[in-house]
Amino acid sequence: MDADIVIKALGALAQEHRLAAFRLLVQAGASGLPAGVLAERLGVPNSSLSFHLAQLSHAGLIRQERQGRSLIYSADYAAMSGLIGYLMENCCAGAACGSDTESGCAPATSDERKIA
Amino acid sequence: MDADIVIKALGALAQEHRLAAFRLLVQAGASGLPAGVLAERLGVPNSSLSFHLAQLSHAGLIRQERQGRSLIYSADYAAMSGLIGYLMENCCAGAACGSDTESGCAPATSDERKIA
DNA sequence: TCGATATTTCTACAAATATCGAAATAAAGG
DNA sequence: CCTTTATTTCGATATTTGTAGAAATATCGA
Repeated sequence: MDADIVIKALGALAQEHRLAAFRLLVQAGASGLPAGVLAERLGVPNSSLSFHLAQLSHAGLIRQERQGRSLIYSADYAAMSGLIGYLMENCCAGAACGSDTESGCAPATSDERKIA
Repeated sequence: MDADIVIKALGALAQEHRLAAFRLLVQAGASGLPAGVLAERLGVPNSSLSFHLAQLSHAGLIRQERQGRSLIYSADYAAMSGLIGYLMENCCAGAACGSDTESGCAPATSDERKIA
Protein backbone atom coordinates (compact mmCIF):
# COMPACT_ATOMS: atom_id res chain seq x y z
CA MET A 1 0.00 0.00 0.00
CA ASP A 2 1.65 3.24 -1.10
CA ALA A 3 1.40 6.65 0.49
CA ASP A 4 -0.96 8.02 -2.12
CA ILE A 5 -3.67 5.48 -1.38
CA VAL A 6 -3.10 5.82 2.35
CA ILE A 7 -3.69 9.57 2.09
CA LYS A 8 -6.91 8.99 0.19
CA ALA A 9 -8.09 6.47 2.77
CA LEU A 10 -7.21 8.71 5.70
CA GLY A 11 -8.99 11.62 4.05
CA ALA A 12 -12.03 9.47 3.42
CA LEU A 13 -12.30 8.55 7.09
CA ALA A 14 -11.54 12.04 8.34
CA GLN A 15 -15.12 13.24 8.31
CA GLU A 16 -17.87 12.81 10.85
CA HIS A 17 -20.48 11.21 8.61
CA ARG A 18 -18.03 9.06 6.70
CA LEU A 19 -16.36 7.69 9.81
CA ALA A 20 -19.78 6.94 11.29
CA ALA A 21 -20.93 5.30 8.06
CA PHE A 22 -17.82 3.17 7.88
CA ARG A 23 -18.24 2.06 11.49
CA LEU A 24 -21.82 1.01 10.78
CA LEU A 25 -20.66 -0.97 7.77
CA VAL A 26 -17.94 -2.69 9.76
CA GLN A 27 -20.53 -3.63 12.38
CA ALA A 28 -22.92 -4.82 9.70
CA GLY A 29 -20.36 -7.34 8.49
CA ALA A 30 -20.26 -9.03 5.12
CA SER A 31 -23.96 -8.55 4.41
CA GLY A 32 -23.56 -4.80 4.40
CA LEU A 33 -26.28 -2.16 4.47
CA PRO A 34 -28.34 -0.37 1.81
CA ALA A 35 -27.68 3.34 1.24
CA GLY A 36 -31.11 4.31 2.49
CA VAL A 37 -30.67 2.61 5.85
CA LEU A 38 -27.32 4.29 6.32
CA ALA A 39 -28.79 7.68 5.50
CA GLU A 40 -31.62 7.18 7.95
CA ARG A 41 -29.40 5.94 10.77
CA LEU A 42 -26.98 8.81 10.31
CA GLY A 43 -29.68 11.42 9.91
CA VAL A 44 -28.16 12.73 6.70
CA PRO A 45 -30.04 13.51 3.46
CA ASN A 46 -29.71 10.83 0.80
CA SER A 47 -27.90 13.06 -1.62
CA SER A 48 -25.38 14.11 1.00
CA LEU A 49 -24.68 10.56 2.06
CA SER A 50 -24.32 9.48 -1.52
CA PHE A 51 -21.53 11.99 -1.86
CA HIS A 52 -19.77 10.60 1.19
CA LEU A 53 -20.21 6.97 0.18
CA ALA A 54 -18.66 7.82 -3.17
CA GLN A 55 -15.60 9.15 -1.38
CA LEU A 56 -15.23 6.04 0.76
CA SER A 57 -15.74 3.93 -2.32
CA HIS A 58 -13.20 5.90 -4.33
CA ALA A 59 -10.71 5.39 -1.50
CA GLY A 60 -11.29 1.65 -1.77
CA LEU A 61 -12.64 1.32 1.76
CA ILE A 62 -16.12 0.15 0.83
CA ARG A 63 -17.78 -1.73 -1.99
CA GLN A 64 -21.09 -1.32 -3.74
CA GLU A 65 -23.38 -4.04 -5.00
CA ARG A 66 -26.84 -3.74 -6.43
CA GLN A 67 -29.57 -5.91 -4.98
CA GLY A 68 -32.85 -5.21 -6.64
CA ARG A 69 -33.66 -1.55 -6.15
CA SER A 70 -31.16 -1.15 -3.33
CA LEU A 71 -27.46 -0.50 -3.46
CA ILE A 72 -25.80 -2.47 -0.72
CA TYR A 73 -22.57 -1.08 0.70
CA SER A 74 -20.09 -3.12 2.68
CA ALA A 75 -16.73 -2.49 4.32
CA ASP A 76 -13.59 -3.73 2.59
CA TYR A 77 -11.67 -5.30 5.45
CA ALA A 78 -8.57 -5.92 3.41
CA ALA A 79 -8.25 -2.23 2.61
CA MET A 80 -8.64 -1.35 6.27
CA SER A 81 -6.04 -3.94 7.20
CA GLY A 82 -3.71 -2.41 4.68
CA LEU A 83 -4.25 1.05 6.09
CA ILE A 84 -3.64 -0.02 9.68
CA GLY A 85 -0.63 -2.01 8.58
CA TYR A 86 0.85 1.03 6.89
CA LEU A 87 0.28 3.21 9.92
CA MET A 88 1.89 0.69 12.23
CA GLU A 89 4.89 0.21 9.99
CA ASN A 90 5.50 3.79 8.94
CA CYS A 91 4.04 5.97 11.63
CA CYS A 92 4.58 3.93 14.72
CA ALA A 93 8.28 3.16 14.98
CA GLY A 94 7.54 -0.30 13.66
CA ALA A 95 6.55 -1.62 17.05
CA ALA A 96 2.91 -2.43 17.69
CA CYS A 97 0.55 -4.96 19.16
CA GLY A 98 2.70 -5.81 22.14
CA SER A 99 1.46 -3.92 25.17
CA ASP A 100 -1.64 -4.82 27.11
CA THR A 101 -4.28 -2.15 26.80
CA GLU A 102 -2.59 0.04 24.25
CA SER A 103 -1.94 -1.05 20.72
CA GLY A 104 1.76 -0.45 20.94
CA CYS A 105 3.64 2.26 19.06
CA ALA A 106 6.86 2.15 21.07
CA PRO A 107 8.90 5.37 21.38
CA ALA A 108 12.05 3.78 20.00
CA THR A 109 13.79 3.40 23.37
CA SER A 110 15.04 6.92 23.92
CA ASP A 111 17.34 7.91 21.11
CA GLU A 112 18.50 4.68 19.51
CA ARG A 113 16.77 5.87 16.38
CA LYS A 114 18.69 9.13 15.91
CA ILE A 115 18.59 10.98 12.63
CA ALA A 116 21.62 9.00 11.52
CA MET B 1 -10.18 8.50 22.45
CA ASP B 2 -13.44 9.85 21.10
CA ALA B 3 -14.51 10.16 17.51
CA ASP B 4 -13.98 13.90 17.37
CA ILE B 5 -10.27 13.66 18.13
CA VAL B 6 -9.91 10.67 15.83
CA ILE B 7 -11.36 12.70 12.97
CA LYS B 8 -8.93 15.51 13.66
CA ALA B 9 -6.00 13.11 13.74
CA LEU B 10 -7.05 11.36 10.54
CA GLY B 11 -7.49 14.70 8.82
CA ALA B 12 -4.09 15.82 10.02
CA LEU B 13 -2.42 12.78 8.47
CA ALA B 14 -4.46 12.89 5.27
CA GLN B 15 -2.13 15.21 3.43
CA GLU B 16 1.02 14.48 1.48
CA HIS B 17 3.36 16.84 3.31
CA ARG B 18 1.91 16.19 6.74
CA LEU B 19 2.07 12.42 6.40
CA ALA B 20 5.64 12.69 5.18
CA ALA B 21 6.57 15.03 8.01
CA PHE B 22 5.02 12.76 10.58
CA ARG B 23 6.88 9.75 9.19
CA LEU B 24 10.16 11.66 9.42
CA LEU B 25 9.39 12.56 13.02
CA VAL B 26 8.57 8.96 13.89
CA GLN B 27 11.85 7.88 12.35
CA ALA B 28 13.69 10.61 14.18
CA GLY B 29 12.54 9.23 17.50
CA ALA B 30 12.41 11.03 20.80
CA SER B 31 15.03 13.61 19.84
CA GLY B 32 12.79 14.96 17.10
CA LEU B 33 13.72 17.36 14.31
CA PRO B 34 13.80 21.16 13.96
CA ALA B 35 11.25 22.78 11.68
CA GLY B 36 13.90 23.97 9.26
CA VAL B 37 15.29 20.49 8.70
CA LEU B 38 11.82 19.15 8.05
CA ALA B 39 11.10 21.93 5.57
CA GLU B 40 14.33 21.26 3.74
CA ARG B 41 13.88 17.50 3.61
CA LEU B 42 10.34 17.83 2.37
CA GLY B 43 11.13 20.58 -0.13
CA VAL B 44 8.37 22.81 1.22
CA PRO B 45 8.64 26.54 2.02
CA ASN B 46 8.99 27.28 5.72
CA SER B 47 5.71 29.12 5.98
CA SER B 48 3.83 26.29 4.32
CA LEU B 49 5.36 23.66 6.56
CA SER B 50 4.65 25.77 9.60
CA PHE B 51 0.99 25.66 8.64
CA HIS B 52 1.08 21.88 8.38
CA LEU B 53 2.98 21.38 11.61
CA ALA B 54 0.37 23.49 13.35
CA GLN B 55 -2.32 21.12 12.12
CA LEU B 56 -0.47 18.05 13.33
CA SER B 57 0.15 19.79 16.61
CA HIS B 58 -3.47 20.84 16.98
CA ALA B 59 -4.47 17.22 16.38
CA GLY B 60 -2.18 16.20 19.21
CA LEU B 61 0.04 14.04 17.02
CA ILE B 62 3.25 16.01 17.50
CA ARG B 63 4.82 18.20 20.15
CA GLN B 64 6.86 21.35 19.97
CA GLU B 65 9.79 22.34 22.14
CA ARG B 66 12.10 25.27 21.79
CA GLN B 67 15.82 24.60 21.79
CA GLY B 68 17.76 27.76 21.32
CA ARG B 69 16.71 29.33 18.05
CA SER B 70 15.16 26.12 16.79
CA LEU B 71 11.76 24.67 17.43
CA ILE B 72 12.11 20.93 17.73
CA TYR B 73 9.13 18.83 16.76
CA SER B 74 8.65 15.24 17.82
CA ALA B 75 6.00 12.58 17.29
CA ASP B 76 3.59 11.80 20.10
CA TYR B 77 3.57 8.02 20.11
CA ALA B 78 0.78 7.76 22.65
CA ALA B 79 -1.55 9.74 20.40
CA MET B 80 -0.69 7.51 17.47
CA SER B 81 -1.28 4.43 19.59
CA GLY B 82 -4.64 5.80 20.55
CA LEU B 83 -5.55 6.43 16.94
CA ILE B 84 -4.55 2.96 15.81
CA GLY B 85 -6.31 1.45 18.79
CA TYR B 86 -9.51 3.26 17.86
CA LEU B 87 -9.31 2.13 14.26
CA MET B 88 -8.75 -1.47 15.25
CA GLU B 89 -11.60 -1.48 17.73
CA ASN B 90 -14.18 0.48 15.82
CA CYS B 91 -13.34 0.09 12.17
CA CYS B 92 -11.92 -3.38 12.04
CA ALA B 93 -14.49 -5.77 13.49
CA GLY B 94 -12.49 -5.81 16.68
CA ALA B 95 -10.09 -8.42 15.40
CA ALA B 96 -6.51 -7.40 14.71
CA CYS B 97 -2.93 -8.39 15.12
CA GLY B 98 -3.43 -12.09 14.57
CA SER B 99 -2.55 -13.02 11.01
CA ASP B 100 0.95 -13.32 9.69
CA THR B 101 1.72 -10.65 7.13
CA GLU B 102 -1.47 -8.66 7.41
CA SER B 103 -2.42 -6.77 10.52
CA GLY B 104 -5.72 -8.56 10.90
CA CYS B 105 -9.12 -6.93 10.48
CA ALA B 106 -11.18 -10.10 10.28
CA PRO B 107 -14.39 -10.01 8.25
CA ALA B 108 -16.58 -11.21 11.15
CA THR B 109 -16.91 -14.81 9.93
CA SER B 110 -19.52 -14.40 7.24
CA ASP B 111 -22.70 -12.97 8.75
CA GLU B 112 -22.53 -13.65 12.45
CA ARG B 113 -22.54 -9.90 12.93
CA LYS B 114 -25.85 -9.14 11.20
CA ILE B 115 -27.60 -5.84 11.71
CA ALA B 116 -29.46 -7.37 14.66
C1' DT C 1 22.10 47.11 20.80
C1' DC C 2 22.77 45.34 16.21
C1' DG C 3 22.81 41.71 12.90
C1' DA C 4 22.15 37.05 11.65
C1' DT C 5 19.38 32.91 12.12
C1' DA C 6 15.08 30.15 12.85
C1' DT C 7 10.41 30.11 12.63
C1' DT C 8 5.82 31.83 12.90
C1' DT C 9 1.91 34.84 11.80
C1' DC C 10 -0.37 37.66 8.39
C1' DT C 11 -2.51 38.12 4.05
C1' DA C 12 -4.53 37.00 -0.11
C1' DC C 13 -6.12 33.86 -3.23
C1' DA C 14 -6.84 29.36 -5.73
C1' DA C 15 -8.65 24.90 -5.14
C1' DA C 16 -11.07 21.33 -2.83
C1' DT C 17 -14.90 19.89 0.19
C1' DA C 18 -19.53 19.76 2.30
C1' DT C 19 -24.40 20.53 1.93
C1' DC C 20 -28.87 19.62 0.09
C1' DG C 21 -32.99 20.40 -2.96
C1' DA C 22 -34.40 19.19 -7.49
C1' DA C 23 -34.05 16.47 -11.51
C1' DA C 24 -32.35 12.16 -13.55
C1' DT C 25 -31.55 7.04 -13.53
C1' DA C 26 -32.51 2.16 -12.38
C1' DA C 27 -35.42 -1.65 -10.99
C1' DA C 28 -39.86 -3.93 -9.72
C1' DG C 29 -44.61 -4.71 -10.09
C1' DG C 30 -48.86 -3.95 -11.72
C1' DC D 1 -46.30 1.63 -20.22
C1' DC D 2 -46.88 3.80 -15.82
C1' DT D 3 -46.10 4.24 -10.91
C1' DT D 4 -43.58 3.59 -6.95
C1' DT D 5 -39.27 2.97 -4.61
C1' DA D 6 -34.19 3.49 -4.07
C1' DT D 7 -30.45 6.07 -5.10
C1' DT D 8 -27.43 8.98 -7.75
C1' DT D 9 -26.10 13.05 -10.35
C1' DC D 10 -26.54 18.01 -11.06
C1' DG D 11 -26.19 22.71 -9.64
C1' DA D 12 -25.56 26.39 -6.68
C1' DT D 13 -23.47 27.94 -2.51
C1' DA D 14 -20.93 28.18 1.92
C1' DT D 15 -16.95 26.63 4.12
C1' DT D 16 -12.50 24.79 4.67
C1' DT D 17 -7.89 23.83 3.06
C1' DG D 18 -3.41 24.58 0.80
C1' DT D 19 0.07 27.76 -0.86
C1' DA D 20 3.73 30.92 -0.35
C1' DG D 21 5.67 35.75 -0.10
C1' DA D 22 6.22 39.46 3.17
C1' DA D 23 6.33 41.09 7.72
C1' DA D 24 6.71 40.04 12.62
C1' DT D 25 8.72 37.48 16.65
C1' DA D 26 12.30 35.11 19.27
C1' DT D 27 17.05 33.76 20.24
C1' DC D 28 21.90 34.03 20.05
C1' DG D 29 26.52 36.07 19.67
C1' DA D 30 29.54 40.03 19.08
